[in-house]
Formats: sequence, structure tokens, C-alpha cells
Amino acid sequence: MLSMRSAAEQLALLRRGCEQITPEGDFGKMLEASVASGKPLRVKYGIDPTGIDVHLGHTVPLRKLRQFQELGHQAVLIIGNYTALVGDPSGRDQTRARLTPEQVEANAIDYLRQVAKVIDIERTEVRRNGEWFSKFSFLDVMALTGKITVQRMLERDDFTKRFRAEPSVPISLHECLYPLMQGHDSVEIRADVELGGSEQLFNLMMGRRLQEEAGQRPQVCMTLPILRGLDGERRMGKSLGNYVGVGMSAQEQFDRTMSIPDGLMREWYELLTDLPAEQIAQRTDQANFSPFEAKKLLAAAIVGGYHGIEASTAARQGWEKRFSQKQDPDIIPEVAVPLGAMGIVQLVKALNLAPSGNEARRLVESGSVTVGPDRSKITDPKVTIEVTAGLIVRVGSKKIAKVKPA
RNA sequence: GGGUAGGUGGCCGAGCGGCCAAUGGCACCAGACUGUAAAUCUGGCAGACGAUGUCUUACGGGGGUUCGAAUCCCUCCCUACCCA
Repeated sequence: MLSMRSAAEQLALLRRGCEQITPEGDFGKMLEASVASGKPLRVKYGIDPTGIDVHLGHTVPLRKLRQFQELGHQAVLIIGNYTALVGDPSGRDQTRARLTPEQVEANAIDYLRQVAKVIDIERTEVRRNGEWFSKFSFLDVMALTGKITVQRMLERDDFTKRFRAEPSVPISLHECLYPLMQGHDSVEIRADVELGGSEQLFNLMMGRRLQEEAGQRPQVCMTLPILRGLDGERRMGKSLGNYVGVGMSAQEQFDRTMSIPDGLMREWYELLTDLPAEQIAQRTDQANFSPFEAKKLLAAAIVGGYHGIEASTAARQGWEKRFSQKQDPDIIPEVAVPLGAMGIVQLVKALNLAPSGNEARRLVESGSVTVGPDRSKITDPKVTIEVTAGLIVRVGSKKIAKVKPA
């Protein structure tokens, strides 16, 4: 159901949070034509089903996609099952383990389940690009690659950088095929708009070129900023560990969000909440609004989107109880450990609070290990503990475990 | 195909026969301070153990020289650059 909003209103809404809309004039005209004809736009967003933990960084373009849906446009989600099968060569020596078709499909299903938390999956056209690429002949590949020159390919920013770097970083020929494949997806599904992170601009533009070659109206490319992760520096990513997963528990999402640097709040507010701009400005103005409270509200808003308002409130209370009142959380991971006398170092390790005995020993010596209800601090690694069911051991303020009753 | 330069811990980057489990920086972990933020300071950052020490693995893979190798030699693999 196409919304009743005017093209101008839609443009204003959709432009928010975008880094770039290319070409912006075309987008306005496209919206006008859509309103006039009552025909929704086909909005494409694609992903390779390789790593599967969907995190807030992925939700930035996904939220934009949902916004299109809310305005009545047609979301088209491309699952790059074919590209995943080949194995992405980017990055240097980690030749990513090739995935079997079964794994890829399992990943895709898992991915869709997670994505459904952000977009309306029922109203989304889901397409796997193996649908067309598995039928490609070498002749088709030649035709596709014949449409672009090496010079054009090297225009891509990260290729240029890698090419010019001293010493230069390898560019696999294979990687050059990626933009072409992604671009071709746009031809296959006749995309009007394609969304992507800002690093995707080149690939998105490739879609335009190929569509033009194919005699289609070229898509509008809409890029969204790359979300910075918990460290406030690097992009959010699973391998960097600085992420908040959409599949995480309410408490974990809340706790993680609270650990972001203050300076990151504005960006997160803008990209991850639906709050009006004035309210964001007000909340992130440190002169009038406590940053501490602003962060709690931010965390609550994010958690609420995935777990609902009640769970979000509970998570806030859980956080306050734990970190403001210094009480143990309600839910403590339980680990089975043999009861009886045991060295503190062995105990910390047995409870998975440290990856190795040496690390456990260091933690004890650094004074970060406390045991039992009175939180007595243990600093001597030689101490022996009488392990009983329900005994609680803490390492620092974040790690905690309980002995599972046998 | 020929030549040159390289491959060191999560990353960058020193070391170029013993004092090297390997300087330094980043990241990370913990402590102090605090709002579990930032900044700052301190400590840590391969594993095992009866633990201020001992042992086992580790400097692209394999082999060798040597009392002793990340460091020397051979060979294989990988990368970049120049030439064809």
C-alpha cells in the first residue's frame, strides 16, 4: 500500500541519515513518478550469507529499507548465496574457508530470521543471486566483464589505495568480479534504488552502469554511514568484537550500549533511533542533559526496538542494580565444577572466567577476583577455596559465574 | 620465464648466532580514579606445573650447520616491485 505522503515529504524522510544519494535529482523525480503512478519503487539491499551475527551496523541500511517499506515501497533483499559459495578473497592471507551450499543456505535462513527483527520480512521480496548466476556460462562472464575496463575498476577507492600503497597490497582479479556481480543483481531485479554502506558506493554505481547498458533506468544509489562500534573508533564488526548483536539478550544489548564513549552517542541516536532531530540535539547537549541519562535512554531505545519496552526497562534496572548499586545480576551463568577444596586459580579457570591457568593466576594477582556473598577479594594464587554449590566468583566488574549445584 | 626485496606474536614493526618468550607502538585484559564513558596513571598480555623457579611450544613449511639459530646454509610455499 503506497503511502499518501507527497514526494517531497518522502524525500525529506528518506534523506535523513543518508550519507549520499546519487544522483539526488533523479531520486526526487523517481519519487514523484511513483506518487503519480501509484507504483512503488523497488529498493534493493544485498548481503553475503557468510558471517551471520547481524549487528547494529547492519541495521543502519536495514532501517532505511524498513523506512521505504513503511512508505509503501517494495523492498528487495538479495542473498548473495552464489558469491558466498565462491568465497570472498578480500583481506589478505585468511583465505576464507569455502562454504558448502548447505552451509550457505543455513546461513541465509539464519540471516533472514535476524533481519526480520528490523524489516517487515513478509512484505520483502527475497532473492538469491544463485538464481541467475548458477546459470551463467563463461560466455556470459565474458560479456559481463567486457562492459568494464581495468581503469574503471581501479577507480574504486580501496583498489586505488591498495594499488598505490607502499608496498602495495594484493588485489585479486577475482575481487574485481564482485562489483560486477553485485551490479548485475540490480539488472536482474530491475532495482530503482540500491542501499549500502558508504564503502559500497563503487559497487552501487556499477549497478547503474550495467543497468544503463541493459537499457534499464539506472538505479539511484543511496549510501549510509558506517556505524562505529563500541570503541568509538573502528567500524562495528564481529571480528573486532565491538558490536551489539540484534540477537543478543536485552541485558547484553543494554550493557554493551552503555559502554560506548559519550562522543559516539549522537551518531548512534541518529542512525539507530527514530527520535526527531530536535530531541536528539537536546539530549546530546551536555550543558542541559546528563550524558549518563542520555546514554541510558539511548540504550533503552535500542533494546526496546528488539525486545520491547518491558524488557528494555528491566534491562535498565538490571544494569543499575549491577553497576550503580554494585549488586550481582539476577542471571548468573552456572558452570558445573567438582565440589570440595580447590585452588582459586583452578576455580577461576574451571568457571570459564579465564581462558588459561596463567591468565587466571594473573587476574588473581592483580586483585580482580572476589568470591562469595561478602565479595572477599583474593589476591594470593595459593589460596584454596571450599567450593560449594551456588558459590559465586567474580572477575572484575563484568565477568561472573556461579557453581552449578551438582 | 629472469632479476630484486620481503614473509616475526591479534595488527604494525624492531632484532640478524647465545643476555630472545623475542624492544617499541596499536588493540586487548585487569587495578586506581569515575558516570563500567572519556582522559590519566599502574600492572599484565604463549601454555603447563608442587611456581619468584622449571619445562613445553613459538619468529612462512621442511631439512641442515652449530654446544647453541628468529638470526647462517639448502629446499619448498607465498607476496610485492622491476624486466621479458
